[in-house]
Amino acid sequence: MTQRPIVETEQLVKAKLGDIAIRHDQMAVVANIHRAASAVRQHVENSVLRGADLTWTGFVVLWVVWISGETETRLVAEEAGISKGTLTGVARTLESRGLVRRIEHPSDGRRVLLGLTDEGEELMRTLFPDFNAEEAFVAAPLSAEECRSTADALRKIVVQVETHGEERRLELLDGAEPAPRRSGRRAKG
Amino acid sequence: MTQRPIVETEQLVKAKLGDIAIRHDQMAVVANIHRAASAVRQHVENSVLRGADLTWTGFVVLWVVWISGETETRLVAEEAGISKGTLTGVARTLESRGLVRRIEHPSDGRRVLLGLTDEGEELMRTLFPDFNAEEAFVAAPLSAEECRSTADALRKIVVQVETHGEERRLELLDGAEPAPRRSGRRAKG
DNA sequence: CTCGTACAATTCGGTGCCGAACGACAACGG
DNA sequence: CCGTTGTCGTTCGGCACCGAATTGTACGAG
Repeated sequence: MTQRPIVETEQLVKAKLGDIAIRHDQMAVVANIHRAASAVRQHVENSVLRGADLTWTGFVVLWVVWISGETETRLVAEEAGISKGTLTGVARTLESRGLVRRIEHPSDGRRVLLGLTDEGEELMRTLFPDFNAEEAFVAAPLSAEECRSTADALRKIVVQVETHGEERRLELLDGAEPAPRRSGRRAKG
Repeated sequence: MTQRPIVETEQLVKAKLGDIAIRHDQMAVVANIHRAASAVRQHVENSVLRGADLTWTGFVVLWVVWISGETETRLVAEEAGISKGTLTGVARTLESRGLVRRIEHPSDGRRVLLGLTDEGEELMRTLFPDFNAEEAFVAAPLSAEECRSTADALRKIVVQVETHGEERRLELLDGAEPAPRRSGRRAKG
């Protein structure tokens, strides 16, 4: 992923837009969040996860269930940062690999719990240390202190979106229709 | 996305693994990179991009072509941080929306250039300022200085993976077979 | 000119991903 | 009891995503 120098990008944008003010520091941090996320994800998938035939998301779901124990799918999705619709599919994949099992909720027929199988437990016991070693590898250029302050800054962004995002989106629409999504299921017709 | 407190997570991991050393600062920074990336992406898709019927990736590809001008698809993919196979599909989508056009390379029949249509140019001119405003919104809790240092730290991670990732992956395999991917095209049979 | 090698983009299998619609169940009021 | 209202997980349409195989073009060696 060749990175275009920031200054150069800025000049190019200026050429396109004239002197409209651009928030370049903010632009740079957002761009780099995504660059870093995909670089890290790909590195980890191609090192430790490939051998176990897991995707990043599959691993994250296993991780959540491993740490939390048997958990309602709704909560697993939330912790893993994916939609519940996506979780259904990922859980199906993991179930077919024998790593996860579905357990019916003892008192509520709507709910489903997710738990690891013995094989899943065993896999996480051996895989997590390797995973963590790659986390350490990618973060190696940062001091422990830099790790903490970076994690802090990122957390602030997450909190910002979670606490003010909804409100902001409504404000941007300003009474207008919520703009339908082109893809997605249609009403029965 | 409810975030489990770091300390609690750490204790839970300890309960699972005993006293095996865990790099928790590095773990936290990697986890937060992904939380932030998906939070930002979702916020922007659901605010400015939804109305234009664009995905995040679609927008990034438009952005790259907008800034760079007519560009070989190979380079667009690299700049956008996606595989060339993915780019083919995304470009097809954008082409069907009339935002992008394919141009044959003047001297090399293998290469294909991507350029914006007039409609694409016009869209970017109006859309980019809105996009940038949301970047500013999500980064609002950070000072300009924090933005820069965070972007810096993230850039170091990207550089680390790009310069040492390949070597690291080879070292981890240590002569073993490169581990096939389960999904993906099979040899003709 | 004719290979063979190199490199370009596309094709394609399997999965991830979102969010609206949906069906099943729960909870509560009458 | 029986509707109503809300919540749960699943289904599903359309797109994104990777990477190996494939197809098509370029180009140097012989």
